[in-house]
Amino acid sequence: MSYTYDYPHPAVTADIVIFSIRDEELHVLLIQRKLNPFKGAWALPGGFIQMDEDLETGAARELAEETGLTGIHLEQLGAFGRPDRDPRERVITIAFLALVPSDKLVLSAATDASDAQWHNLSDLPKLAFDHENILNAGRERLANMVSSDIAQSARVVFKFLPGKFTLAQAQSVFEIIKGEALDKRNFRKWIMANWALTDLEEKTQGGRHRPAALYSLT
Amino acid sequence: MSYTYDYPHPAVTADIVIFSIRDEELHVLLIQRKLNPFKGAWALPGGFIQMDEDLETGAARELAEETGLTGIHLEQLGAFGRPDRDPRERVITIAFLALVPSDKLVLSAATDASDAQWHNLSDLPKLAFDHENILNAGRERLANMVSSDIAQSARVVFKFLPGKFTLAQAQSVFEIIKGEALDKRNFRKWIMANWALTDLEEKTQGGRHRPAALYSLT
DNA sequence: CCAAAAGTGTTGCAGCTACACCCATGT
DNA sequence: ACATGGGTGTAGCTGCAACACTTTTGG
Repeated sequence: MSYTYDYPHPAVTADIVIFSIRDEELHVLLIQRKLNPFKGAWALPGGFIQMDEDLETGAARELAEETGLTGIHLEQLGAFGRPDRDPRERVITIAFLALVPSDKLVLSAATDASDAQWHNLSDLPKLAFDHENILNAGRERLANMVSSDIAQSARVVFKFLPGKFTLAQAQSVFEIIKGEALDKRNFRKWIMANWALTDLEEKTQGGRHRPAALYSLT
Repeated sequence: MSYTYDYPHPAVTADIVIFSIRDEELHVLLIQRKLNPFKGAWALPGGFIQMDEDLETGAARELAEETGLTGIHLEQLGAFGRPDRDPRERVITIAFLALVPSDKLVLSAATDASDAQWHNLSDLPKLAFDHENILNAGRERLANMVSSDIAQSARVVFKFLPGKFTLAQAQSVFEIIKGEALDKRNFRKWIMANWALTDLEEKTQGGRHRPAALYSLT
């Protein structure tokens, strides 16, 4: 049986970064590959998405097949699709993040071959494909979940502003996104304290009111 | 020319949720579809990923082709792949988020046909495919960027814990993820104040030390 | 009685909120 | 002169960080 299309299609897989804590350390579940490419290397559990299943369903199915773990909450981590990430053909993978409590470690009981093993994050083998990137994305996501500083992610919000902007424009952008009015003085203190703005020593002109100082984000 | 595979492959597209602020309101850039399915309906700009290009590159290319916008920072929003989201064949889309400042609106100048238009988020037409879902994911992401409350995303961290856990176990999980030691009293105050824990009125037993109270996350 | 982990309050400080008036420009 | 938006300080409060000892169990 074969499948033919008018245009080339990539293969699509789901890979799961599944973390647990063992002996007070973060561990990730890896599978030892039985086939080429990367035969013998360790890889994230995962596999091809089937044509009639949702992405998350596919990820859950692969996870169950390869590790015996079921009923695990999966959260999408993102798509990884560098053209050369798989030597066989173009493969785009949708990565998922999952966490399991230490008491759910029925692992080797459920999986027959048991080529699935927990690896300490501080002592990892070389991984197949670009799985190291994916794993790192999972680590970052996990770290961000418990960190409350806004700095990194809010930076893109400044993309709404032109290169040179006034504080009033910046305030307006934040107000629109947050959907609430902000106090002018407090906003100015906040933005000056939390973002590196450079005063361009320039003023707007043309409004029939006092000109405003222009800033740029450093 | 046609392309044949041993297993069925989905098509993969990139769609871009591109926001701007016009007249103090959030707007999103939509394209009016010229072809079936959903001919005439509005849709997010996007199109098929080519086999030799990275996901982000493909998104940027499609955005440029359809709207004339270039040099825009794209951030991955996630993959959307419900099996029935496209009536023609299985299509998985990788969505991207982009923001443009109001002064970059060279839009209609660059694009010939100009079937691209900014739409106010509070007055949207029906969208093609599942683009409404994707758009909403973009809105949420944008809102989260400027919100500093931890509540929603940190909830999954509790998946590291068994259903019944002690406060010491919870603290240990947070310490491992954050990579730093936390003060016991402050942690207890924080967790009680910010998470709905129910005291199970049960104690651990068996340790050669004082038994600990068990809690579960409500 | 000793070891091991559980449990418990207070104080100082930093950062946030609330709040009202004068300033510079164009018409 | 007036209309329009730009620019500025302070006081109270709240939430977070720092910090040490007593309690309960098992061996």
